[in-house]
Amino acid sequence: MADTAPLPAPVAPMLAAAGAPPAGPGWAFEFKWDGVRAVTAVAGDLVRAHSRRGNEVTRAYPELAELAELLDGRPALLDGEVVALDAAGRPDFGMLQHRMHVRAPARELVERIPVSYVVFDLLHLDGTPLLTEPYHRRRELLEALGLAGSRVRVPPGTAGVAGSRLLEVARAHGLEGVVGKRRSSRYEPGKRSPAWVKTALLQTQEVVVGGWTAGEGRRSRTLGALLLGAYDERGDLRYLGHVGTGFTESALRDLLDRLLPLEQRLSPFDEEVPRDEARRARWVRPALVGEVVYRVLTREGRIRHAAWRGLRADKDPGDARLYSEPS
DNA sequence: TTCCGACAGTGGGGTCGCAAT
DNA sequence: ATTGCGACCCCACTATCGGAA
Repeated sequence: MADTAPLPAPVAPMLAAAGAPPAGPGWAFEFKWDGVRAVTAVAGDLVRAHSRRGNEVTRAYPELAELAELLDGRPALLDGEVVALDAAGRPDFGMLQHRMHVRAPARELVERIPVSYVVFDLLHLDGTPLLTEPYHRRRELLEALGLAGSRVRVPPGTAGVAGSRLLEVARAHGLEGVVGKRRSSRYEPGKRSPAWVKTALLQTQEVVVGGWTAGEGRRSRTLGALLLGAYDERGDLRYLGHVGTGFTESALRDLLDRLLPLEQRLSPFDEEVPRDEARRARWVRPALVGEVVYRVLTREGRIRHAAWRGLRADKDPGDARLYSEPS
């Protein structure tokens, strides 16, 4: 009978609000996985996965087929993250990007860049919807399933560990951050709920502004993004990419006023800026120093998920130095 | 009245696929 | 053959508006 059970209908994944890790016994914490979200329905031999926006991604990740065996015919709806693990077992979003956009990957690609499915919630089991069950109950049921395959896993619970402590563990292991979940909370499909709180580890970096691009739409009269750099140990101004968010309206006007007098014809970077980025850029003398926060450096040495924090009038351009190697 | 949550709109790094050049 | 662009993924953030408190 199990193999004729209907697939549970997919639901839109619940989202987390951003914030500091909450404290108190009402909260449980998980690691935050740097990958792509997938809600997966399983029944008998059937496995069907959907992305955050509801696109079907089953064929993109053949690794998910393992769920059918692991569940042994029991119909279920799982929530989790598809990740590509590096040699050290850490999620590497850059690697995953080579898989993300391929609808039906060749075997060669799957072998070269295998993905894993990290399951962290159970939304439906044996025909029973669990959305209204409290988080701790769903978690119990999930752990009792014992899903442990070669490409599927359920990270162990961290009951009793404070969020701030788990965040330090995440930092030590090169993970992205932590997510706190209210133990009594139900699953709220598609909602960015305060019952889930994500805390991402951030780096701060002092930067020199080497150029800017014009804004569009609402920002057509000010600037779109700043082109950033920092000095390496040899004293070369390296290119770190753009930052286009974190500005208030008044900061945008102020920055433009300061940038216009600094304009020059040539790029101030001692490193070639990719052509289509350079094409839209207006260069300035590298005199303005500011601060940004970002998540990680990409393989190209660019800051990913950066946000502007403000000018640092107290600093000289030469103070904006690249870290040798944190992480 | 004030505050908060949801939404729209701006911006980023990246890959892939297709249409225009 | 190359280039440009949008569609997807991930995301940070500001401004705005309507309803809750």
